[in-house]
Amino acid sequence: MSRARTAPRPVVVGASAPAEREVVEFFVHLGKYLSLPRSVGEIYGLLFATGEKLTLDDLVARLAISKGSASQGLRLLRGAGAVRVTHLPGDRKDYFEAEADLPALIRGFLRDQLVLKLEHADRRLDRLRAVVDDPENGAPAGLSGRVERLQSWQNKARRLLPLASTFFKL
Amino acid sequence: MSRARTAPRPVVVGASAPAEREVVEFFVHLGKYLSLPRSVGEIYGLLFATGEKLTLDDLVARLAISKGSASQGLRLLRGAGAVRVTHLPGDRKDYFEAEADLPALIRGFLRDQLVLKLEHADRRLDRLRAVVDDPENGAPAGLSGRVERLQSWQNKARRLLPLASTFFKL
DNA sequence: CAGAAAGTTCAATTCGCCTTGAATTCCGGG
DNA sequence: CCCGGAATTCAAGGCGAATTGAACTTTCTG
Repeated sequence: MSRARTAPRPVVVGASAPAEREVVEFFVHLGKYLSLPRSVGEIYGLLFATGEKLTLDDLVARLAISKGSASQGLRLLRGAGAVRVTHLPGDRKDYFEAEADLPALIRGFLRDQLVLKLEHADRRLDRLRAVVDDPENGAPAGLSGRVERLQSWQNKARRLLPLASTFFKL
Repeated sequence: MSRARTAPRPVVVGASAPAEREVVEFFVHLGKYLSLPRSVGEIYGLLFATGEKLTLDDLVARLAISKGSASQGLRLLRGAGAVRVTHLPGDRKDYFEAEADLPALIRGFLRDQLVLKLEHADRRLDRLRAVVDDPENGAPAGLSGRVERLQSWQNKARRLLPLASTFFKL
């Protein structure tokens, strides 16, 4: 709190309390595992740390990132359901707040990402199958069988998914 | 096959049959999800597609990548157990072959990666907890509780892991 | 032991993603 | 209708990871 002395209102510029910094860094690392850009982790981290509703300009000031980054990061987070937008009466600004139910968040993220990726993989595998089975394309002997196995593994993986998300509901 | 006409032996330079290309691209994409460099996906893809034992120079020629990339990529793949090395009597060259049991491969990869990351996350969370609970650090009200929840969720996730890998054994 | 063939290493380059910041759009008063 | 604050867009630049290629090590062979 030593730094807040000079600021009249909660919106402190730049450096914040060590605890905040630490939380922010934590989410930056977490984000890295999901290959999210640093700025996204920072934004969610700060919102999580303060537990307050903050404006885009608050984020820009306290994280020292550009408006562009903040805007794009917030869009992503909103899209993922990680951040909620609210408004104050008679105030045009957007107020952003961390969605606190992290498991739901991760669940959602996994669902969206994985389902998307699996669908994509589905299409790719079908295409691959078609190409390989077409005699025009000079597939080496045995390739067709290997691709088939690929497909059966992928099916197993997909059947596994709903199960996994069930467990995440705990 | 149209391109193979000019080459006396199976080691065709550059372009290969469409089926092969397609398989290679498939593994490149798969690799992207695991954030592996393109070259690694290409190498495994070609080995999987042909089903043959190939030398480093074969890979360099048919994928049009540098020896350096091939060498490094192969090291990674060997380390991950995705590729086996064999030798022919009276031949100094290394012959590389795709390990065909893909699920085992992915399982191993995920296990290693995830366990490592979870341990790391453990340490980070402990640190975070300590910082947040230290009154010196000016943690906002309620943050301590939120961090605690973070930790309990993480514990659940860890308990889930062995279960998940059981299912992958199918 | 000289020479060549195979593979590895690593500094320099290339490439792609992230960030920046200025221009643009959007909206609600006056 | 015009102004101004708020947010979004996007071209340009920066930065880190991947790739290259040349130098190097190792090992076989005549």
